[in-house]
Amino acid sequence: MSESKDFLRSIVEEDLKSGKYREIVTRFPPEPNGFPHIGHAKSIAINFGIARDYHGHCNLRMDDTNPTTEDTKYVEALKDAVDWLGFDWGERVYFTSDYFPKLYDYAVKLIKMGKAYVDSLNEEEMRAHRGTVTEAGKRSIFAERSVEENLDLFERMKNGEFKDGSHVLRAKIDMSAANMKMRDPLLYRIRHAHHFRAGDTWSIYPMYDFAHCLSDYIEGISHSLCTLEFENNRDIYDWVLDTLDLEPPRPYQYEFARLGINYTVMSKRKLLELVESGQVSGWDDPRLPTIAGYKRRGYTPESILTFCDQIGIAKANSMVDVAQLEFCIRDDLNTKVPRVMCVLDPLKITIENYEGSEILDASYYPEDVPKEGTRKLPFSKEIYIERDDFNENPPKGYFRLTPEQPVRLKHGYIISCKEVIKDAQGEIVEIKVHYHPESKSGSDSSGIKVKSAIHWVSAAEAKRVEVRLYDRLFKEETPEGLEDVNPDSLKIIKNALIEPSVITQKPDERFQFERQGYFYADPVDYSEETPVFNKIVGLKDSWGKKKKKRSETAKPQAKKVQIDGEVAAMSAQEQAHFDRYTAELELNPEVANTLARDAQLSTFYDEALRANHSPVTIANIVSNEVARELKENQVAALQFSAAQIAQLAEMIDDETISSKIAKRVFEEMVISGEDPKQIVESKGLIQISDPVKIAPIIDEVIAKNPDNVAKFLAGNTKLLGFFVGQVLKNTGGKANPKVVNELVAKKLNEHIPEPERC
RNA sequence: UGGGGUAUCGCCAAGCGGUAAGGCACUAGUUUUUGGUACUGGCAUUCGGGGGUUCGAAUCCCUCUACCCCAUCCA
Repeated sequence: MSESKDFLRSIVEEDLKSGKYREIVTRFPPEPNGFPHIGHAKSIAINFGIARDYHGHCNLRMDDTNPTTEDTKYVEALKDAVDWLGFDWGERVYFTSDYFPKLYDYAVKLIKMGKAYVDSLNEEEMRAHRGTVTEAGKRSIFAERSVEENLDLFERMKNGEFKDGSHVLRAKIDMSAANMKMRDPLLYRIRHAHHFRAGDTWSIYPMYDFAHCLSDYIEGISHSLCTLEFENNRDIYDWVLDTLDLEPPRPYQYEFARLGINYTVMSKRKLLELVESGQVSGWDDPRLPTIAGYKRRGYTPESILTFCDQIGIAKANSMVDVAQLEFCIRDDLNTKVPRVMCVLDPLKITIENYEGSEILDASYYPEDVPKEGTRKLPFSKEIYIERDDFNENPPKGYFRLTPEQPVRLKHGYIISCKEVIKDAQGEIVEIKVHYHPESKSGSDSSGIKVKSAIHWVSAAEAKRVEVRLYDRLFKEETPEGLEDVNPDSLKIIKNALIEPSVITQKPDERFQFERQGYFYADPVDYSEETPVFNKIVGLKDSWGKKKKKRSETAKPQAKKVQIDGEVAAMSAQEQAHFDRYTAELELNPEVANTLARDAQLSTFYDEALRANHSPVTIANIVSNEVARELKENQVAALQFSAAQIAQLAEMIDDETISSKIAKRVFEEMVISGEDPKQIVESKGLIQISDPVKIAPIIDEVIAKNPDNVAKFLAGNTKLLGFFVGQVLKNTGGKANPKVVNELVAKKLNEHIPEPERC
């Protein structure tokens, strides 16, 4: 867990502290109608993670309320995903379909309460009745049906007496609700369909909005965490649970932003499209962001979990850079896996002055990885190196083999180029080199300096392997569809050459192919005859980046221009208020504007003014503090009165209290409705303006923070606020901030060290 | 257009009236038989824009703007 808490954990902690719940119970509630992807992983990490962190538990629940799209193969994939990520649901795998009988009873209860009715409008009529975002809807004539009739109809719906679509059960809420979701939402629909678990018992199925909240309640969920698109559904969630008048505690829903990653797609529809069009080999294609895909590619569950932890949880729609994910897997594998040598694009090297062969001892791990293990590395006259690692006309800064520049063979000798052999087309087919006998790795006495060490394999012993190079599936950062697929997302190398120990010794299933990247023995296609390795992720490549940058031109980045919208004109009455406030009372136009445009505010202000004619101070309090309270409440609901605000202003005006204390007093008034004078008196909030009393506190703060004093003297003037804040804190906010400010500045300057003062 | 959300560095993201956390990316350097790793340093005088309140505002108030979600018998 990262050190700062996310907003969900903050809520959970508060609820635990306040005693709202004794135990934290969350749930991961996927619909089994598709393969889980990394977005699900985020949800799994959140739900199971929070349960783990607060010693509660998390249920795995299949939200299987739609028989036409769901299948048992998906529930297996979902279970696999949770399991692979390392979470344990114990006995707690649940299915919404198991609650169908209970859900039915709740529906009956709602009907009996007169809160639900059977509607027999067809789909089209229902849409027409729903209205639009700006116009209210119209209630169906069937909403008039009696409880008895509704009960009868609903039972017959259940019994399968009606055709699909002929009737639905709806909640009776409000057809003119601003929230469209609340316009008598559907609770049940008729579906004569076979359910993969419930079989043919039911011919009616509950809708999400009815089933989900109640399933949460039935399972004793405390925090129902879902994604942002369900924000509008929260009102129904609350309505159902509250209307049913259930025994507490009940769950509450909170929403977080779903995961988006650039250069990939996350929607079930688009994923399905990729699979069905044959663009990828299946749900577990290593290029897919599915859990099965990452697993097949060679990602570790740890790396996915770290990623989920790093990206955080918030409510802003966001698009995470794939580089963040790639960092997580590299970082995880760096300390875990053996380094081996594999040549992807072989170039033959003949060491003219070497005869015979030898076996080199080579560690599987570099010095900075605290793991043990070595392998035998055959070395001989004929070897292969990477074609890229030789350059006849090297660019500036090229560290590898050139006609003039020697290079070290990793774990072996230094070689120098003697002759470049080309075919008729001018293609380099072989390099003849000389090795330096005294330069053997570990006992080098040659004194030759090389710029780099390259990987290689001995020609006779190397094994032929297939390597699948995966790159991002889409060429666009925000892909729309199939047309944005990256044509080079998969490159298959049939004839890569790998050192023998990888195949014979099999020290691991994941490797770092030295200087190239991390690779994974494909769990499906790997065989003794043709070993297959999937590229998980490349190593960071600062040389490649440097080369690329040279050819790239900087693209201009235009700064976005902010357009200012037009402010609505004031009504005649508002204008009259405004004029009086600015002309007669000499209010700041902005403050006057705020007051004048809000009838509640101007009335409140005028009333306060009658108790104490201090137009400016009162206007400031009303336009700022009172305005805030009036956002949520009507005037009648306020605990405090206009006269009390007038009294508060008086104390500010005569400097009994500072404006800082006034805010505290105001907060108290909001809650208790007590007189400000009384609050000030009982809490002893009268401000301290006497420098003699304040000075020692400043001295103390200065003495305690020598570092910040130094920083301040070095020119960080922002620190003045820090010192003022500390002093204010030490006096419980009672020190007169203006006095403190002056005094602190003076005292701090006295601290300029002696030498500088001379 | 009504309602509900969201805006802090290239990408995530802390922050809740008193010194703008952290990670990725980028960048400079040190170490290195991986152009890897590790390490050190640099990366927001400013928080979507404009005003206001305050000794002090990313945080409070007003206002404007941009983006996302909602009118499936999907979830």
